[in-house]
Amino acid sequence: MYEDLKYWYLRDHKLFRTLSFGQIRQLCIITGFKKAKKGEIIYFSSSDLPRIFLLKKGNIKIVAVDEDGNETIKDIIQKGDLFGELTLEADSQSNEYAKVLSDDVAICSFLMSDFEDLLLRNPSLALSYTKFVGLKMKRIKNSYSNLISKDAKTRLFQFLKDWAEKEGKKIEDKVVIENYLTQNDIAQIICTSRQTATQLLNEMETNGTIIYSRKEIIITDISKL
Amino acid sequence: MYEDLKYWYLRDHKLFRTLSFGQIRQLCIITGFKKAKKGEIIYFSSSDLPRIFLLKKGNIKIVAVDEDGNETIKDIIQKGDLFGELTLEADSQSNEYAKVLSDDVAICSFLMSDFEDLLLRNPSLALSYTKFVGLKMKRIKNSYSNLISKDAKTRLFQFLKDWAEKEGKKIEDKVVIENYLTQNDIAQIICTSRQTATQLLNEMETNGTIIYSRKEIIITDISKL
DNA sequence: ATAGATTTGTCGGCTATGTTACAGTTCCAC
DNA sequence: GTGGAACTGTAACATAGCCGACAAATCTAT
Repeated sequence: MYEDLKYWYLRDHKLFRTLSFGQIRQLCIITGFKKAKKGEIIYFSSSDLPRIFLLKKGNIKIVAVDEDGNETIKDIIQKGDLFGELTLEADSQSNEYAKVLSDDVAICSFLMSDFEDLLLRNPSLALSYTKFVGLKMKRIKNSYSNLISKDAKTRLFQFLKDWAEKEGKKIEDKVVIENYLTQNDIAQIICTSRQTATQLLNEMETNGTIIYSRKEIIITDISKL
Repeated sequence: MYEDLKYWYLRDHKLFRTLSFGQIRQLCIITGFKKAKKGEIIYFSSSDLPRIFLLKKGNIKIVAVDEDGNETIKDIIQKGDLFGELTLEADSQSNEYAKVLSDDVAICSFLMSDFEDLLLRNPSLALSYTKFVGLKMKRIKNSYSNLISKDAKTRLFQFLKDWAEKEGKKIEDKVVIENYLTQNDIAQIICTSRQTATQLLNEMETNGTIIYSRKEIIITDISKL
């Protein structure tokens, strides 16, 4: 099913660009493919064999639940991102799942073990992959140290700036972001309470720095953030 | 110089255990070797060619300085740990240095580019290394989410527990840790102010959970942490 | 032994942010 | 279109932990 499609999906990712047709086929053979709609929950750790996923379309959030049942947003995954057992070590105890944010998503996946085989046969891919994981690590470090050392307002600013950079569409000197997050989501991402987030967003709106709605966020002057 | 010694140093690390004599020699040829005393500062990013370091003896802390001149402790490196450009991407803008904590340290290092070559020739090493970096990432994630969601007291407890696990010596039912950190260091690691750390430590001492001195920390009952 | 530097102890005021609580809005399904 | 669910707005109150300030203890070098 979709054999060609999957091929191109993987081919599309910068990590796999250097691979030959045959090599990608190796992954494709066992590749899973899945579509899902807004609000759906996709479990990936625990369940069956450990996999690596590639989000082809839409947005999802990775949510972790701790012992007390508190939910934390671990990551927002966008079109083109890899997620899952990126460390190549299945860890069963982490209690994470993915929730679909956009209207619908398309995900393809392959088995971690197959990927390992591929890496063993392609040292240069292994190297790129290591760098890829390293980059991810660096990003995480960065965002965490932001969370720790800055106050909620700065964190929100930084978050909006990053978001705008990744997904915003520049229209004249404004930046328009499609807003698929609730204020609660935003609050969780910047690690603050929903109320504080609401307050800060409203403050920014009265200041004229942003125009907020459930559909989109318009940043009137990105340089002011 | 020390050719044999360096060989064994590298050989000793679990990552390199599977390598042949020749392969390690490849790294050794350009390996640097260095000793330093307490308080010394070792710059590693910026400076010359990007390197990966292996701490053979002692303890160091990795300190980052941000734009405003604030120091944050990024990591505590112990005997046997690798540090430096582990992501295989030299990044010049990060302003980090290492400071020697224990009385003296021994460090050996090799060039990132040589290591890359080695990885390219050893797919299985590449794979282990990828997993190694992945593990590091997981640890970082973990400790950061601790920092964010728990209060200072819990963080201190967790820190002591981890420290005891890594380096503590069990004597009867007590755990003794050699204390090479100042209270200020501890405060920075658990991301709180020096005063709060002091207060919490004293509180624990009056509670009888620990016995604190500049030389060592004794945890009277590890199970209570 | 002495002086200076570093580390530790303690206090009170201050502020950002979490919490609780409730009301108003928007969205969606039937 | 209507009812219920999910989301957003606002306020009062509590508090953890930061900050400044200073004193006491301990280490280090000469």
